[in-house]
Amino acid sequence: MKHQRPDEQANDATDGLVSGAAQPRAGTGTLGKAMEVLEIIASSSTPMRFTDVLNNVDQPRGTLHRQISNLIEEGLVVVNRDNSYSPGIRLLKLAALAWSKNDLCTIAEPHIRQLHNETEETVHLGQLHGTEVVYLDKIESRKTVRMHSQVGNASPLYCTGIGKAMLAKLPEADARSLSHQMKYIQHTPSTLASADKLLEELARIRSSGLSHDREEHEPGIYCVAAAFGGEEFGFIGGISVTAPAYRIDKKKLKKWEFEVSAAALAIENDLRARLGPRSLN
Amino acid sequence: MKHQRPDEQANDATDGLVSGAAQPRAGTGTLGKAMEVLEIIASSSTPMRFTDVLNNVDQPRGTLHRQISNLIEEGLVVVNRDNSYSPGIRLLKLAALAWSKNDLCTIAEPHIRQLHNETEETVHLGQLHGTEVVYLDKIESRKTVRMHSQVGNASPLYCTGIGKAMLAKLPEADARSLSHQMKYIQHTPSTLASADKLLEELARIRSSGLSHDREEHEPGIYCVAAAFGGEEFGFIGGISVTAPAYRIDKKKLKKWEFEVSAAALAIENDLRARLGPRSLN
DNA sequence: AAACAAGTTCCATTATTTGGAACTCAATTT
DNA sequence: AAATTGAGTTCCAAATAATGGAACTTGTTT
Repeated sequence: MKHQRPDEQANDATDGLVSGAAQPRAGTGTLGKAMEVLEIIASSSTPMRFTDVLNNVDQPRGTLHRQISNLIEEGLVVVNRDNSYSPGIRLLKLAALAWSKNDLCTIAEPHIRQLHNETEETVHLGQLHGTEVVYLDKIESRKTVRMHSQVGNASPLYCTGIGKAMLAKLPEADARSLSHQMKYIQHTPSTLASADKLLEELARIRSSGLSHDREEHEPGIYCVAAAFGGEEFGFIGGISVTAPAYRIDKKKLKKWEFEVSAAALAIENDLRARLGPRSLN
Repeated sequence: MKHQRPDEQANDATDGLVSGAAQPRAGTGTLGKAMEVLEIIASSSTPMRFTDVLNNVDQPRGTLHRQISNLIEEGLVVVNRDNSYSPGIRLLKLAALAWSKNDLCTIAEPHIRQLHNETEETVHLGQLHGTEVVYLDKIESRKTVRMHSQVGNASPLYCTGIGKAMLAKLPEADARSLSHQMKYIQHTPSTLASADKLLEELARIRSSGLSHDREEHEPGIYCVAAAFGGEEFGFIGGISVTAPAYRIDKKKLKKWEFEVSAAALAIENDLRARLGPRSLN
């Protein structure tokens, strides 16, 4: 099976593994345009009204109006009372189905649970999607916090443990290509906020197989991560243990590094076993 | 603002409140057709391959193939190694954004939390979507069960407490219309598995303002629910307290009925206050 | 009441989707 | 080993849906 992209033209390296798109781009036909509008509405930090959307998309008024009408009719967008738009409920339903059918979630579940038991800290499961990590699962440390928190949330690759680990697992050309597509923000003093710094770090991660978020995204938050998957599997995922920096000492860190590595390996083995050997084209 | 549906023609009663569509229907232009295919892929209980999808949709092979290719390129569908399709990660990301922006979730949160504290049982928040309830939030009783479980899940209206409560809050013509669109399944001996039985029940619910699921969906599971919202708000939602039947006695039931009613009322008041008075067209 | 802004509709032009048939590739069967 | 089937993929003229500019309606401000 090929399912070649319509516009694929002796293209760049960034392909098979680097699925989907997270950044704004030229859309695919009518569907792509609709999704572009939906993404704008969904990701704006403040509720957008018609004109706000219009200013963020390169489309004539009439066209945009019809596109939004279609999104509304499909339940993908709802109109609020002040005429602003929000993403619709139907997305929740679709996502719940997507989650329940996701092999990675099912297969990784026992392993992240065990990792959580071993470390007693918050454990994440994520997957590479465009230039972001999308979190697929999370087990909170202790206290029952807001559930479902985080699942589906997307974060940048360059400042998260899982993100860097996954990048390092990618063929170098792909990693380089992605590094240059990102918009870097210096979240904390230690954020690696440039493609060059990031690529250096990736080299280190490649040799150790482990990635660390040393308060690079949020001050005071430290995390150890490892990735799995790759060409053989058609996707890349990662897991991490996260904790407040003050709670960690050298010894604990070593222990976590070992446990995270082991869990990532175990997941990869399970994937291979459960998904069957690659039917490589 | 009107955002009239393209095909709207001196139409039926089922409109403003009964948003979106849950059942298969004729789609809206290109987007609608794409969503129809996505919905088929997402809701099938077993992984579908190309031909399986083809058999479930009224489209020629070539057309379907391109539609799926587009869905794949947009990250809404992924191809598994055995050439079957699954809904894609991007849906999770969109849903997480939708959830975080949903006013009802934010506003109802403290109330369902309080209801949970009062009853110490599982509490749900749902919203009417087509002929289904979509659950927006849930607070589990006691034990930390699988998180995010349920959020986004959809259930039928006729056999759930929230579903029936919401139907009863709808103008009678709409409720009647919806009742006839459903596919009834006798889940348990007490399921109201026909439009007639359901409509009778709705009359009872209207007079009391409270709805009960008397083991109508799952044997042994009882639930008390109430709805809020309506024409004034542009949507209908509901909350419920659920528990194993054996854990409930007359006295406890009365208490819950009171607390659920009170919470629903409180949410409705908050909605009115926070969303501002209706800018009624 | 006039001016302005925001949202909505219209329709000839243009671009995309459609759908049937032909093609490729792999897995069976003869 | 050749032939047959089934699944997936590609192609292109015809049909259909999307486009985009301008006009219109509605609601808000001066």
